[in-house]
Amino acid sequence: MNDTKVRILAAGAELFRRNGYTGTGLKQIASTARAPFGSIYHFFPGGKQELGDAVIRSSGESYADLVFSIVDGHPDIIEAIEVAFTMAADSLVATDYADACPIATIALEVASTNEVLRVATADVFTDWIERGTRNFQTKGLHEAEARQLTLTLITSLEGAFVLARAMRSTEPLLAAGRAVRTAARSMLEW
Amino acid sequence: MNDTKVRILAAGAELFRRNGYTGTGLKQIASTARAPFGSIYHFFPGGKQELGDAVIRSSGESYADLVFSIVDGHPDIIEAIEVAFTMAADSLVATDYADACPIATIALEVASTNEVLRVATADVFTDWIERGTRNFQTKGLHEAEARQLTLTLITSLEGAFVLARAMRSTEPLLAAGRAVRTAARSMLEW
DNA sequence: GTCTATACACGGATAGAC
DNA sequence: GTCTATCCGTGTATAGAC
Repeated sequence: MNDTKVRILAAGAELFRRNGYTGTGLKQIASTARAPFGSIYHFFPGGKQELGDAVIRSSGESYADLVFSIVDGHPDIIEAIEVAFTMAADSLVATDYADACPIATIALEVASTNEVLRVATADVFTDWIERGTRNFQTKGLHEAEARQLTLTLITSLEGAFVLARAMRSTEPLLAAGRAVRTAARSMLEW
Repeated sequence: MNDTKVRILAAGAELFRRNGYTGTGLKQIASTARAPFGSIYHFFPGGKQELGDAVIRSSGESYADLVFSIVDGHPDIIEAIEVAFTMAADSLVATDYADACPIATIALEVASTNEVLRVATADVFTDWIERGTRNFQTKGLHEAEARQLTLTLITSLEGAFVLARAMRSTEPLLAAGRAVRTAARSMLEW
């Protein structure tokens, strides 16, 4: 893929994640990407919405790859969950509570205002749920349990990110991690 | 309190919740509140930020009152949790997936960009956690457990709202409700 | 205290030179 | 395909009439 296009996507991802979709201007993205303003419309003729759609889908996939590489590295489910939440907490602290979920802020902003982008966020979440379900199935859970645990994991992580960023504290993440492990244990006991 | 001020606060709460803080204009708020534009600056001399602060704190308190009135109406913890998540799901469907947490969207938007508003959202979450902890203590849990369960409840609800609004589905809320009940049961068994 | 008009910056988008 | 200049709407904020 073209180099400038990659920089524009990266800048958009970073700025949307931190400042939100409506809170980020295209001029700001061009400047951050060290790209001329017109290049945005060259690579994304649909303007801000098309760029937003591309950012949501690409960063959503990257984030899933990252999380699943962690989970796959730990065959034990309980340990994998613990590591995932701990790493999320570390990463938040390391970025001064800026980098949490790459699409959550956008998802809430556009849910009731921009159908195209809402569908993009929904597609990402749907993909995460399906990947997680398959993953937990390979670790021995039945499909219904695997899906329930995946939803628990994702919703807990997302909610913990909201509180953690607002309060500048890792406590919500650690508490959520404990709860998800409890939920997982209750499935594994049978 | 002055009538126009109340309408401005109500309009701000509704619009911020649905369209976000940066996505809502003061002119739009004045128009929705059927108030002259100048009145906003009359009642909130600090402009948009002062209005945002007031909206966060007042709607945060109202929402807590609502949720706790439900929880208090059900002495059994498990039942209270189930009712809370079911009612959240019903309310979401009734408003076409618009009205979830009144401050979550703002919280994510401002966490890294506006320290005054970030502190306002943090104060609201801190208050919720303290109220929830006291509430579960009166129902027989020790403080540490009560706080852990409260954090689990709030983070699960917040995260489920993100997915539910994006996917236009109540499944994440129902799954999160089940997980929180499991977490609660594991505390009550001892 | 209510309301209108306006200032000024920035938003997204486009045209067109190179 | 790169880059600049510009259009027009909307954003927040303010001044001041009533």
